[in-house]
Amino acid sequence: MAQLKRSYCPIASTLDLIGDRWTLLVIRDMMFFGKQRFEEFLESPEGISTNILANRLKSLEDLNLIVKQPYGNHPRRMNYQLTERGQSLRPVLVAMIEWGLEHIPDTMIPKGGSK
Amino acid sequence: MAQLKRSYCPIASTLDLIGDRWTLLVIRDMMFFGKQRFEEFLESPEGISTNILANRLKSLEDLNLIVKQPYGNHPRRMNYQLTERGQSLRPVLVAMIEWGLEHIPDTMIPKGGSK
DNA sequence: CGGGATCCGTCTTGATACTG
DNA sequence: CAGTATCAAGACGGATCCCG
Repeated sequence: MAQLKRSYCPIASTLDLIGDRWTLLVIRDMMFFGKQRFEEFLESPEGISTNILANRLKSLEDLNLIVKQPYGNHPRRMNYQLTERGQSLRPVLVAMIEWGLEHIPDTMIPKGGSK
Repeated sequence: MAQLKRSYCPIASTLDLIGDRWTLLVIRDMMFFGKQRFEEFLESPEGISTNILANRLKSLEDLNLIVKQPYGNHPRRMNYQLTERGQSLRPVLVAMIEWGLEHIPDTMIPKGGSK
């Protein structure tokens, strides 16, 4: 993720934080599909690779968009959840969903629905 | 630009089209600042380079988000304008503007205002 | 002079294999 | 299960050149 500040423009700055090919997909998985574990993100059809996923989760944590906690008694069982700040990205995602559904053929909301 | 179709997800598909570091900034310049010429895009503070700009303008044209026309009597004087389909991305940009203004310090709408 | 195309070095991204 | 290490491929930046 580019962390440098390119301008005072809210669009450019937002893109610096979350404007890469994978970050918003991870947020999508948490926001609309309730995914919380490393393995669950790997299962998404886009096929993110493990190093990229680890990198993006770390960035999102640094940005206070998600929090990471161990859970259960398993030693390395981790749990990722959106913070309130992360949740606040919902309108951005929703705008993309609406645009995609209207302007890109064959896109659709899966049967599971949007949570 | 990744043009391959990764899934039926409208978010993933939208990101495939416009989810790179520069495309939305070019659209921003057209949508909110009324820029229409190659040289004008180059002047934006983020500093896109000429090869990247040419590449993105071509992609946007292929996607029918912008149209390119000669204008005036100068031989190579080109004019880029958003199509209706391009204009329809406005809610996505607006959502990012609102998020950026609220969650990223020091971001602001320039004095010129948003057109 | 405006609007690119090309080349090249660098930095980032990603696929895969491997580890605690 | 949840990552790290390694290394190849691609995106990017800058300079330069080209063409009408």
